[in-house]
Amino acid sequence: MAKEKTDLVYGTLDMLILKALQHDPRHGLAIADRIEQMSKDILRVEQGSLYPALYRLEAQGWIKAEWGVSDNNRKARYYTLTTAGRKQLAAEKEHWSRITKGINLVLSGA
Amino acid sequence: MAKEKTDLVYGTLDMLILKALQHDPRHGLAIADRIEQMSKDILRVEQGSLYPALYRLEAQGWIKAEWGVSDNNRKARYYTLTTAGRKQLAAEKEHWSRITKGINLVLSGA
DNA sequence: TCTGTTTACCAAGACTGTCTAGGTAACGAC
DNA sequence: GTCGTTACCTAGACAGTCTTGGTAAACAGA
Repeated sequence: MAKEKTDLVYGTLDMLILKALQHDPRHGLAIADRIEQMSKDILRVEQGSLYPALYRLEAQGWIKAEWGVSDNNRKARYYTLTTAGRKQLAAEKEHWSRITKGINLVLSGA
Repeated sequence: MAKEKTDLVYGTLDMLILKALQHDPRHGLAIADRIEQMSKDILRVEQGSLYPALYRLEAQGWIKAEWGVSDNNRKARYYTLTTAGRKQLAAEKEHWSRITKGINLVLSGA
């Protein structure tokens, strides 16, 4: 029953994906791995959440996709952060820090 | 267009309500007011989110309800935190701090 | 008294993002 | 040629919030 990893907070996945792409293009599963690894295995990204999110982000113009070949020599779809995506990432980080500040104020309050 | 208050993060409302009831019983709208006030007006709680959440919490046995009269001499339903509710609040705070830690690790990472 | 405003509660339905549970295809090892 | 792994993809269920509508009662002012 021990649950090692935690599922996501609704609404944060887009931001996490954008962040994972900040420096290099990556393909889907590599993005999920990267998020889990960066979070020190606290977060888990399910494929059924990942792919819909990627389409969302692509449709918004925040990332763009290209077919390529993975390290394991498999066909893979590589995603790159666009300029708009960088802007969006900044906005979402801003929003996140604002909200968490609000929540933490409530939680720490008398 | 200036947006003064932020809507909620999905899944945190239950925790915020439990927290707002930590010391005294309150009625619905007073709970919403309390959360907004404690968050220094960063968070906003809509009635359409509030009442479903209250039923949820009551059904779970985390709060219990009683009819009373408000400060403004109006009929109002007062909610009180139960022992199970206190336990739940502690668990949710724990969970929240764990997840935000994970997210912040990702966001602050290289 | 009646009218409008405020307080307080409540409900229906839409919407959105995530999860579960399925699936395909191609590569490499044996 | 079969098996495990990698990688992508989809459909449908589900949950929590939001929008929009409503009722009732108290009070203030004309």
